[in-house]
Amino acid sequence: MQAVTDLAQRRNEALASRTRAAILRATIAVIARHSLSGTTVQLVAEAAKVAPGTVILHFQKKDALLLAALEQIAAEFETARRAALEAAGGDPVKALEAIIEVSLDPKVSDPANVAVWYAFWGEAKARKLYLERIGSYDTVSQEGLDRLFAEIISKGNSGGGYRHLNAEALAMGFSGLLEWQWQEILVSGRNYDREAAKQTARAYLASIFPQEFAPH
Amino acid sequence: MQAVTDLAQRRNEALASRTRAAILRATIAVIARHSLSGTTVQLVAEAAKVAPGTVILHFQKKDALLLAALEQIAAEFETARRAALEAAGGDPVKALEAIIEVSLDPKVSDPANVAVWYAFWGEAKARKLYLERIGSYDTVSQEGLDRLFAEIISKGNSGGGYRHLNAEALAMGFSGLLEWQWQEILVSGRNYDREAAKQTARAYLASIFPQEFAPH
DNA sequence: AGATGATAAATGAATACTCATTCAGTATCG
DNA sequence: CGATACTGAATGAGTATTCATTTATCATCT
Repeated sequence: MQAVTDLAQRRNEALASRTRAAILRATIAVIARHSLSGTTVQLVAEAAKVAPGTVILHFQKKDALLLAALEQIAAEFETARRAALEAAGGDPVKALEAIIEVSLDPKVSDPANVAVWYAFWGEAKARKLYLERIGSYDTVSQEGLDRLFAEIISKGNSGGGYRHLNAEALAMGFSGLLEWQWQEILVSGRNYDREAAKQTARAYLASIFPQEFAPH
Repeated sequence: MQAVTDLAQRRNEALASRTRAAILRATIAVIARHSLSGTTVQLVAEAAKVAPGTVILHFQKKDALLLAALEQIAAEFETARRAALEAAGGDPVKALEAIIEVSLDPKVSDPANVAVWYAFWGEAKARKLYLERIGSYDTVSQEGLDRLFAEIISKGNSGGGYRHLNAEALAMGFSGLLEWQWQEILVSGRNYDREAAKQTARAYLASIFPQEFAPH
């Protein structure tokens, strides 16, 4: 009797989680197109090809659904970023190059993802939970950048020529530049020239650290 | 008869425009606290101490009200920025210093203003009108910055030592840095240390143009 | 194999809100 | 007074959530 119940549950979990994932994907797509305030359970259900009741069945409250969507996107960003940093293997120069690649990777910086990210920023002031989730991502990634810049400044192969550089300020400028490009993705959508953007980001680094980021 | 009507209208316009201004101020305050989706005509009316009907009487549609609020804020930003640039009198070094001051002026970067600005960014993808208004502000100010950086690079007093610098990338880093600080205002609110932020922005410029922005 | 029954998943019409907008009436002002 | 500004209860459109019912799935039994 116990065995029967267990097996039945295992099957259901698989089906349920497939549906759950479909709803989450649909939610992100709907937020991207209609913004947070324009996102209705009805629209999400249609996009996921389920009934409205199913959406609530899986997430209890619309609010929880939106939070789950935010969590999903933030986790994707974090995973991609961490993978890139690990691939750089502790070399700060490679790490910065990898961050540029990740940040402008078509999958990571898909216009839908970017739109959703800014949609949550827009509501962040009013909804503490959004702010916490978004803020923690930004804080962590910013601290990582600070360290990379500081490392290049102190151990760079320019014979101490970088001593007058301020790591914190330049790292902030770098994240700001990447964010700025994200805003441009939001504005121009699909036809945004990611290669040009990467060139600009590299030009930023080459301007500051000419030894390490020579213009090929 | 005509004169009477004219006089009556003149008085009414004064009263009406006072009410209108109060509603706009209230709208900005409500958006800042409740975000766009949480902003209701009811809340705005309460904050402005008028009846809900009065809000609609003046702006016809809630949508028009929100757009008017955006327009108001964008215009404030533009005015402040233009005044700062004029005060710099064509000197790009002074101009950049002035932009830092303006951008972190407690009145311009009041947490409410910042929150409203990001609230509209969050809806921008879904509402073309918001995107146009916000985007045009950002584009114009960005182009101005590009020119300032290019000027310092070409005419700077470092004897050509700036030739390898990329104006566009560094200008984008600079606006990005200022935007990043705005996001931090959004997160930390009233107790944000504006002086420290200004120091960081100046440190950015001093890192790039040590001759022009020596650490006092 | 095919049928059966037990369980979970999904449905979607009905419910119970919230909120923008209307408008008949009131207050205010010169 | 005459004209405009303002009021706020009533309207109705839209939407999250509920829940009684239906559908799907699979272990078990003929």
